[in-house]
Amino acid sequence: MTTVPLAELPGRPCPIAASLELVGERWALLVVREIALGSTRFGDIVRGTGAPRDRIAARLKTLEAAGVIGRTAYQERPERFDYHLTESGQDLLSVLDALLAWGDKHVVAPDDPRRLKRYRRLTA
Amino acid sequence: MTTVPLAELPGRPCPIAASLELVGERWALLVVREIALGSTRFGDIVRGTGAPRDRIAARLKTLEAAGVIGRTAYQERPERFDYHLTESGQDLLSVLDALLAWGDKHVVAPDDPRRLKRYRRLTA
DNA sequence: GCAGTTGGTTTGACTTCCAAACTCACTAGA
DNA sequence: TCTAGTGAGTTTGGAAGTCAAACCAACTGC
Repeated sequence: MTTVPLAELPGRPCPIAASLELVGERWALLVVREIALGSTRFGDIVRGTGAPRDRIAARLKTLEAAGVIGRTAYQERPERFDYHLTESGQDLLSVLDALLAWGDKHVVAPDDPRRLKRYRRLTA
Repeated sequence: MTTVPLAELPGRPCPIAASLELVGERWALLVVREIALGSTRFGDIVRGTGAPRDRIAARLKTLEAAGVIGRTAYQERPERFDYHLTESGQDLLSVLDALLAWGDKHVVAPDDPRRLKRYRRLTA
């Protein structure tokens, strides 16, 4: 739901910079990955990302404000939420897939023991 | 040149997290964009990104250590460098293109006055 | 000489990030 | 009923990162 006015960016008025304004903070893209992989609750997202709890709480708020994720209560008293990707969040998976391909090619060592369990593209 | 051992990541041993370990810091991807757009020198990169000078100095170092960019001296006394993308850096442009497409669709307002000057994909 | 340019580094204030502890509302077991 | 445990955050205090602005060093042009 948030839009970023190109004129307010430092440097070039470029959509890439605008995107990073919304999802460039630490852990933001991993939260999206985690939800895409099926973690819908706070604790699952914390475990899946390995991030500090307060950071996940903060990111869930900014990502919701940005319209990338949404939440729906799954119980009252105390109120608790399931998090899910919006259409905007789904479209972000193309960015994650590009990072996945790049990481596999250039960042992860070819002989990394954990590499055999390959991750698959997140998009359908 | 840097590889990231999946076992040392918090959370899932995922190449996406490994990638973000190298290029997830603030300004890193915009430095890559800027070099891709033809800025090869320190001052040009500072202007193009709009980032603080000390941040650009720091990113150029980490990106070089990560093997994403390289530099070649274009003069001695004082020693000065041109920065360029390595093969790894070139491959990162697919990530930037995905961010560009996402930003254009979901982040930049359709009626943003600066939007008419469309950016093109960075990959060939 | 002296101003201007380039490519940084340094400074000090501010913001973000972190791990760990804490809170709150509930649930399960003894 | 007392105690232990769980889930979802919030709080805390210190470390790390970020920022704008000033500074510096080595040139270049006048």
